[in-house]
Amino acid sequence: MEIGKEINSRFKSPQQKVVVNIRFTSNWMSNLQNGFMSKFDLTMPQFNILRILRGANQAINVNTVKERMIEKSPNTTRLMDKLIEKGLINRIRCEKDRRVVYVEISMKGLDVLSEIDKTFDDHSFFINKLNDDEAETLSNLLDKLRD
Amino acid sequence: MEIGKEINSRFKSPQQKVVVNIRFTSNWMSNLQNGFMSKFDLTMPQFNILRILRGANQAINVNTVKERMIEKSPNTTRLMDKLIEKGLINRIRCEKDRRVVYVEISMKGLDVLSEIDKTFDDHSFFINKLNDDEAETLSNLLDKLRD
DNA sequence: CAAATATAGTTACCGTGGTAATATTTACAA
DNA sequence: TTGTAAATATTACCACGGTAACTATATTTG
Repeated sequence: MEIGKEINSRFKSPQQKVVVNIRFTSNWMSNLQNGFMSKFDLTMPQFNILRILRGANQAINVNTVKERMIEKSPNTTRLMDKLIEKGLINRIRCEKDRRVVYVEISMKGLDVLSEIDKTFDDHSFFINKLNDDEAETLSNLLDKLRD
Repeated sequence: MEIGKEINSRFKSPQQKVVVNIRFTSNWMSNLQNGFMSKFDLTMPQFNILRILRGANQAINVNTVKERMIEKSPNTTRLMDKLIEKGLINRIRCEKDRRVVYVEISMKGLDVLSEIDKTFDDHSFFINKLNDDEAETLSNLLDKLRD
């Protein structure tokens, strides 16, 4: 569907249209993703933290997790609070530097992830409309826009 | 800056990368926009409602405003609450159908908008890195992705 | 007409993101 | 060494988006 029809408005320029379209598309993706994740009692940000921790293959501190996330800052702590409540990750205080807190994914967390893996795939899940070249072009244009 | 460097991770496919990139870019734009708007004690969603009401050229009901927004639903009411507090819009109950509430932009609201107009432009504000063709291509790819 | 249904708008609840302020702890430098 | 600055994580506060419940009113229908 074309963006101009979905939100009832006209655009003065391709640049203006693309700004709205990016926001609209981002929103559209989030809705799809969250809808999928809700089946596992997770949200996308929570899922992303789990994936980061699995990818780390070891306990890493909160700052490192932050750096690997799209959205930074205090939310990391709060998201991890939720994951701890669900028993999907563990917090470990560092003894050497008592400011530092390490986090690791738990067995239960790994189980949940592997369950999700069976049906979830970032690109095949809902992005099957673009081929490799188109996806590359899109990414490059986004990079250029932010340059 | 290339997306892969900003968030420390690798991507399995162009499709996976583009999903993250869209979200990242959308976020990046929101930050810029909100930073700009804060000078006028407004947020982007509030600004959008003001623009919709100015564009309408008359009092319109809440539902119509909703339809013209990117994000739908109850937030419209809450956003309008804030705008009313600031005296930028007026609420008017419909006498014929007492369920309906009309909203219009106030003089003060128009003043604020015209003040913003002096320096704000959706595309020239921060989107000056893409030419018309590139912006069109980007929009078309986003449309195709959501198809 | 009366009851059921639909519509417009609002409110509640939850989860999120962002800035700034706050310990707490460590590192550094006069 | 001791006072100041920096780093780490957390918390508080505010604004947003989404689903669902709710209120009030209007419409439909039996």
